Amino acid sequence: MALTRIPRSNWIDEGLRALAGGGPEAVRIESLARTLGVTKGGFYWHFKDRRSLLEEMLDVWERTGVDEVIEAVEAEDGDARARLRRLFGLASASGGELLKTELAIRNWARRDKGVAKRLRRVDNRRMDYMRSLFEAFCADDNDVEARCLLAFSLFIGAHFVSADHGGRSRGEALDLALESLMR
Amino acid sequence: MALTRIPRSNWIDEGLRALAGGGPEAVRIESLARTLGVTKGGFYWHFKDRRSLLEEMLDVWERTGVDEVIEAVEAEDGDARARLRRLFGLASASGGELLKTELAIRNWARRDKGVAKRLRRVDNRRMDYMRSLFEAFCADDNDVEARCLLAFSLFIGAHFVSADHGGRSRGEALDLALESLMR
DNA sequence: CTTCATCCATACGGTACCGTATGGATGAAG
DNA sequence: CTTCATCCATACGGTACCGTATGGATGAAG
Repeated sequence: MALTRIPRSNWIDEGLRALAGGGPEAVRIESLARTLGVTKGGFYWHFKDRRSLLEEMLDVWERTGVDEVIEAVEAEDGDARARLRRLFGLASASGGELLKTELAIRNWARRDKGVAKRLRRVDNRRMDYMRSLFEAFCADDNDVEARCLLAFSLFIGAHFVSADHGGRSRGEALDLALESLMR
Repeated sequence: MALTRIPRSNWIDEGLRALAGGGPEAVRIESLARTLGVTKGGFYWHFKDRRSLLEEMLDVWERTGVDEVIEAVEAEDGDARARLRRLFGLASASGGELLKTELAIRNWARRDKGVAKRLRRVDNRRMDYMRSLFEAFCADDNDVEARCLLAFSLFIGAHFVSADHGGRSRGEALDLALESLMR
């Protein structure tokens, strides 16, 4: 078997990088080819068309981008509150490429039903996990749900909100918010 | 003075509609022209280029999309909690074109410094207003800041989160979350 | 050394744009 | 009725793409 000079995974990774940087419209085949140092001839050998690349990018994201965080949180010891802090720390590791990808996908989902469907699967799994954590120190069912939605919205929404916090840094404000959810 | 067949404002409104639907990349001059029933000849008489249309669209949004909500909330009577509920109701009137526009701009701001600067101005004004409401029934300064960030993130983030809520509707979950912030 | 599946380069036709140049069309003002 | 600023249609050149067709280049397998 001959060597795969630019394997499928390479196109997908580069596609996800482009998606993170400029949304799905920025995933251009000839642009990716230039970045990878080949021409699009290679692309159309691996993939049927642009659409199928986008689908496979989402497949990869759905597999890698979701379980890994939960696994990392569960790997260490600690009670529910400690786990929530760790979850929060990992999810809002702000510089991360994975976060940018996710934000791009969330925006994409607003106008693409297929993407929206994937996102719903992903978010439901995360919410389920968060519920299990909040239930450890919250008796009331409605209270758990409220805190879950607040925490999740805080994870995501804070990256779309651009305000100062009266002398505090964004990180400090986030900590205050999270701690108030665990009271 | 001859009649303005398609005035500037018409291009800007249609541009904002396109932005709301598909992000800044969807604001295409020839596409807008088709929608307006003219050719781009008209566009380039009114505007220097595509960039200046985008700038003016943001100008209009910054003026109309910010103050109106606060004014509508202040128009009626009620204590701080009632105002927060009204603010929340107006801001998350989900079908609204204005909301879609805002979400598109928030995403746009992630990769455009100029847009980010505008958004910071807007968000700071909203946060200032929200602080004044929370301060009415919250003594602690840190507590106010935490609740403000949580409420704002909930306003915005909920539209980017796609999860079910254990039998409850999204609206019910949002109410639970908001009420828990006003306790 | 040959064979053959694998992978890529090149050339092509097509679409959808941006921005410019230029020649009208329109209608209020005189 | 003429004038003239206002607004638009048309034609053009240019760019950046998508997807296809075709001819190699490459290297493991025999």
